Amino acid sequence: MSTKKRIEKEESLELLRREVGRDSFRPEVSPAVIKRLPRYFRYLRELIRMGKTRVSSAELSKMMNVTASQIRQDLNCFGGFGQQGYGYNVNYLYTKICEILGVGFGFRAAVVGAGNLGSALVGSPMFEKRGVDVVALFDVSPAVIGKKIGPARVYDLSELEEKIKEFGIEIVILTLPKEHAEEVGMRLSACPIHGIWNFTGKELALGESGIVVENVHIGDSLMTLCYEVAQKLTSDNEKK
Amino acid sequence: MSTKKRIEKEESLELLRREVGRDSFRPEVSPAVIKRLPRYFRYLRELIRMGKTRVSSAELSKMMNVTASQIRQDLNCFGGFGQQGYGYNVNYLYTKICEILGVGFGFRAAVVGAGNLGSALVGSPMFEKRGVDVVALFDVSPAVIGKKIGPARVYDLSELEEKIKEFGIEIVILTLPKEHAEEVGMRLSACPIHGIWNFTGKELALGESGIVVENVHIGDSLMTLCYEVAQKLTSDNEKK
DNA sequence: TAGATTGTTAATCGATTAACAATC
DNA sequence: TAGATTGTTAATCGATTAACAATC
Repeated sequence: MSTKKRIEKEESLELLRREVGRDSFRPEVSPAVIKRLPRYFRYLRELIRMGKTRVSSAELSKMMNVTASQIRQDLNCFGGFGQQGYGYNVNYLYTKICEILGVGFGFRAAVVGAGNLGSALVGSPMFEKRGVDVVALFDVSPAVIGKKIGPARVYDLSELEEKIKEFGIEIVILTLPKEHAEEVGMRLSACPIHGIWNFTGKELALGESGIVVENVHIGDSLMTLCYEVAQKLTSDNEKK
Repeated sequence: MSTKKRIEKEESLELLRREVGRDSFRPEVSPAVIKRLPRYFRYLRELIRMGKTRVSSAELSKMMNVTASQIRQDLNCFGGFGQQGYGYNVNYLYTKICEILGVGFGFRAAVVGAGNLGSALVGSPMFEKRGVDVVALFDVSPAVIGKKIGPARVYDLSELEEKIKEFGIEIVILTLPKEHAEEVGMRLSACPIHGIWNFTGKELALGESGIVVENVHIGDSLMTLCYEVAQKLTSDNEKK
């Protein structure tokens, strides 16, 4: 984006800001775009791994199976990251996407429920890749309390509130049985955390806490697969 | 839907079918609708659990936080499941949604990779709820081969092809390390299976096999959470 | 400069919502 | 019958794609 254009844009934003009447106006980014950002993150890492330093929207669109137009449109929600005639600098773009997604914000996280799912998550490189630090797990089973899983120790669930403060935990990952989700949710709503990644399948009532919740329903994905497979089998049959 | 209307609809479909020139014409259901079906499935189970026998689109919309209009629109993609002045019969609607999603199709599934993630999935009630039968796991580690996990036994990965035929396995769930995903994918592309639920994060090249693949990128969900949390923290700061 | 490719606007497409006649 | 609520059409909204001027 040219300097002139950028200034014009900022001026029009300033106008908008006054109209809307609040200080922190930021043109809202559509949910559709936000949901695609993690995909850009993944493909950019792939490009870096491959040693690519430069990529055009056309190339990236081929890799990702989307239109080049969409890529340019998406990225421009956050600013002009590319350069006409050249494309995008992979490292710079990656840095920007990371900034936007809060990678490197250095979030501290804890896992409640040190069963198979909790262990699988903590044992994966997922958190490290995204700059999230898992600093503790919690469980009720004496068999696991005190053990180390991945990079973190398992504490007694009764110490939850205390340890959240002690470690400065910002994000809690719920991988405990559905039956106890509500109770832990209640306790968390009174803690100074900012986000919950909820695998329990139970809707959490967190009142006015302002905690951001991301619910994961992994079974939904299985059902989509079953739907597609059922469709395929049906149409295969009809062809005969 | 009245009988007259239904006949008119079928007649117009017949016309469309001729135009399109293929036998198995079925008005395509939009991806947006399909992605919502599993949610309907979940909420209908919840209603059944609560002992409700009847529900209106207005009630359901309140529960699910969507518009009643959308619910009626969605359900009508598959036929008139409700009744004017009454609403929807919960059990009937549930049965229909299950039919559409292939629940009770009796899919047989196997898990490749009997680690924490594989164990967590097999140990959950997810498959049973959706009428999917996990009949086997596969792994390379002698420490787990021969053991029973959940309802199924762990076999040596070398027996994969053989057991797929023996058990009539239709869906394979990949929870093995990324590094071996490609190799197993290649082997599976030659097997008579219909679907792969892929947790490896590796894009699978299955050629012309016609196997349906559902890729799960659980980390994307974590990033969305981080984005929201980062947004919240930023705007909280600005308020000060 | 000529070629390439972005940023951005306008056009298209699809999905959601509103409204209401049909009908239980 | 009167009231309720669907099924369905039309209106709105948002997201994607196409096109091209700007510019590196």
